[in-house]
This record gives sequence, structure tokens and C-alpha cells, in this order.
Amino acid sequence: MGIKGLMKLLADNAPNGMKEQKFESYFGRKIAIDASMSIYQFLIVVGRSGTEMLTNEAGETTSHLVGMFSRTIRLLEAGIKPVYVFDGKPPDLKKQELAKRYSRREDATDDLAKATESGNKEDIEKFSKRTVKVTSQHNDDCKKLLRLMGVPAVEAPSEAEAQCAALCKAEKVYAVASEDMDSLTFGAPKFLRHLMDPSSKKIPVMEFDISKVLEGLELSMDQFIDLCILCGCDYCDSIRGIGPQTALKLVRQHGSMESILENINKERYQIPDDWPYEEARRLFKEPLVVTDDEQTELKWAAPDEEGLVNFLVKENGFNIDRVTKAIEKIKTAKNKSSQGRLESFFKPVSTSAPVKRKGTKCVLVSPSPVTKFKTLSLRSRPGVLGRLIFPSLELGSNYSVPLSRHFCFGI
DNA sequence: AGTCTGACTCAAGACGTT
DNA sequence: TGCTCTTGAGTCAGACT
DNA sequence: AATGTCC
Repeated sequence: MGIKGLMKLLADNAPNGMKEQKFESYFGRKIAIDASMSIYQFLIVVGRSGTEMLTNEAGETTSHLVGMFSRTIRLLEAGIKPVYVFDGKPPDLKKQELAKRYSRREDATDDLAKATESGNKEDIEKFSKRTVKVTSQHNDDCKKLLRLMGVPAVEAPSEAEAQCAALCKAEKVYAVASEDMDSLTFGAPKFLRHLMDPSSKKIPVMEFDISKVLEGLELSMDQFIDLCILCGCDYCDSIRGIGPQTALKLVRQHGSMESILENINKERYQIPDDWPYEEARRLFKEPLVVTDDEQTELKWAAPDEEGLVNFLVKENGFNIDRVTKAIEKIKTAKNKSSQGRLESFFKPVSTSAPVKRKGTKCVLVSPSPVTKFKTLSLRSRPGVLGRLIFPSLELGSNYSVPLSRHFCFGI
């Protein structure tokens, strides 16, 4: 469920923390993506009609493979280097929420059975969507596909969104792409929405910058986390009568959850018994993630052509011509990507300068320092010789060029 | 009158061809 | 041990200020 | 821009 109403709250109260961007402006960028959510969407929408899905000869669903294959190619062709992050075990606090989803799915399964019996086509269509579930088989299939395509995958120990944010904080990726607003609560420095929307929809990519969001809200990160808990998150109930607006007012007024709880009218607002807001806060602030370089080293390798043909064509019934054409796309995309990246060093402004928007703000008078170098990534990584840091003209961001063979920059 | 919550609903891909 | 794992957006009624 | 197909 993410954070209830956070999107609208930010649009109204921190508009400077978000800006529209063109899809093309992410050329050469590494982007972290929550794999489970992508798979779920593919299962719901790709080739599904009623209870029919795309399948291989054995009758196993292949919708997730079709979707992930074409989307990943689309990203690579745009010069984007995706890394998919898979879910681990959900935290205990999320179990109530998951139980709700489980029972909803059971209800939908019953409804679907009834609809099937009476032959109501519309109901079959509606309820079959709600019974969709991502299994470990789907996840394993996609991990295998990505490995064969030469695209990295990361196993999160717990929440994928938290791991995505950690990769971004560690500057292993430029941004996290998701439709889930939790990414911001987990502290992802840069967060993209609508990255995957087709250009035909005319929805621009929306880029959020967490530091500017906090500036706009006039809150610290800790206060922002308390705000999100009050709005309503997956980890604990919200307080009846408090929505986004009141939550923001309360946090601004009192400064912290403790102070709010001391000062609000307990008659008017009933605090649930055993309300685990402290643990929820801890899950957002210090989530279980992997940070060591062994497990988060990201490599984009050449595709395994023979492996792809075996897996997709022989095992899953894909059309061989499509697959071989797709492999060619991957290879040429990688060549373009490695060339274009260097050229783009000298004109990064053209794609990201905020030319649009009421021209009240000028980049040149930005209060924040333009050169914000971070050299943390230099320390003790085996096999890395060094790393050049180039400032870009963009605010607060930089490019980094690894000198190690360990990193394949889009060969 | 206007603000806000909360319960409810829906919708969710990508490509080539016409 | 069993079992698991995605969401926002819009609308509207009704309670509150 | 709508439409059918992908497996």
C-alpha cells in the first residue's frame, strides 16, 4: 500500500522536490528496480484474458518472461542500465498486512469460482486479476532470464524497496525507479516515477530529490519518517481521524511522534493499543539490507546467446526470430551505450536543465554547492584501482567512471 | 462552505500492423 | 512448521472545523 | 491512434 496520500501531499507542499524529466535523459544511468512489482504487473496484464495466460508447452505461465524480456530490452535500448532487486523475507510487522491481502485473494478465488460456474465473463475477468500471485518460481525464472541477458540482479534480505534505496545511497545506482512511494521513506536520494510508462501515454518521468523534498516540507528525515507512519504505511495502523494534511500539521507543530502523542487530544484521536510506531520507524530508518561490495557489485555483461535460445525458445516456446532479433538489439544497444556515455559528459545539461517550469529559479544562483564530491566508493574494494569523479553541471550529482575491469560499462 | 478521512472502485505491457 | 512476495488514482459519502 | 498478438 505504500504511504497513503503521500503523492498528493508532496505535490501540494513540496513541489520543488519533484521535477519532470524526459525518458531520454536517463541515458547511461544505472537504475534500481523492484523486480516483484514488475513481475506482478506482467502476470496481470501480459497476454491474460479471463483465466487464459501465455504458457509454454508444459502449460506453465510465461507472461512474466515475455514482459520482463521486452521491458529490459527497451531500457537497454534507451541506454539505461537496470538492476533488478528481488524481495526477501518480509518483516514481522508486515504480517498483518499480508494476512489481509491473503484473505482478499481467497475471497477473490471464491468469487472467481462462482463467476466461472455462472459463466459471467466480466466477473471472471475482474476476479481472475485479483487472484494473481507472484511465486518463487516466477522469481527464479526471471533471475535466470536476467542472468542470461547479462543484467544484474540483487537479492534483498528483506524489503526490495529498502534494498533499492540502499543501493542508491551507496551510489551504486543513480536512482530508484518505482511506483511505490515507500522508496522515499526508505531514504532513496533520487526516486523516479513513471519511468516505464510508454511515451504514448504522455506522462513524463517524475524525478524526486529527497533532500529538496525535505527542504520543501521543512522537515528532517526523521520527521519525514514519522509523517509517513502517521499517513499510513504497511507496518502499522494509522490513527483514526489523521490523514496526510493533519499529519503534516502535527509533525511540523510538535516535531516528533513522541511529542505529538503527548500533546494531542486523546479523546478526539484514539491511539491503538500496542501501537508499534517505534519499530515501524526503525524498519524505515535502519532496514535490513546488504551493503558489502561482494553482494552488491553490479555488472552488465554480454548476453549469453545460446543460453537465451535454450531457455526462451526450447523451454518456453518463444519465437526464435523474435529472440535472435532481440539479442541483436541488446548487443547494439550496449555498443551505443558505451560510446554515447562519453559524449554525454560534455553535454549533460541539454537533457536535464530545468528549462521548463516557470522560470523563477535559475540554476546559476543555486544555494547548494555545485561540486559535491563523495569519494567513499574508493575505499578498500578489491580489484578496483581507482575512480575518477566528474562533476556534472547538474545540481548535486556527479558521474563516476570506474577504472577497474570489474565494471563493464555497457560493453 | 470548505476540509478531510476512509471506504470503495478501477487499472496496471510492449510490439508490429493496419 | 507453513507459507510467502507489488501499488496508486479517482470518487463519493459523511464527519468535522 | 486503434487493434491483435506475444507463448
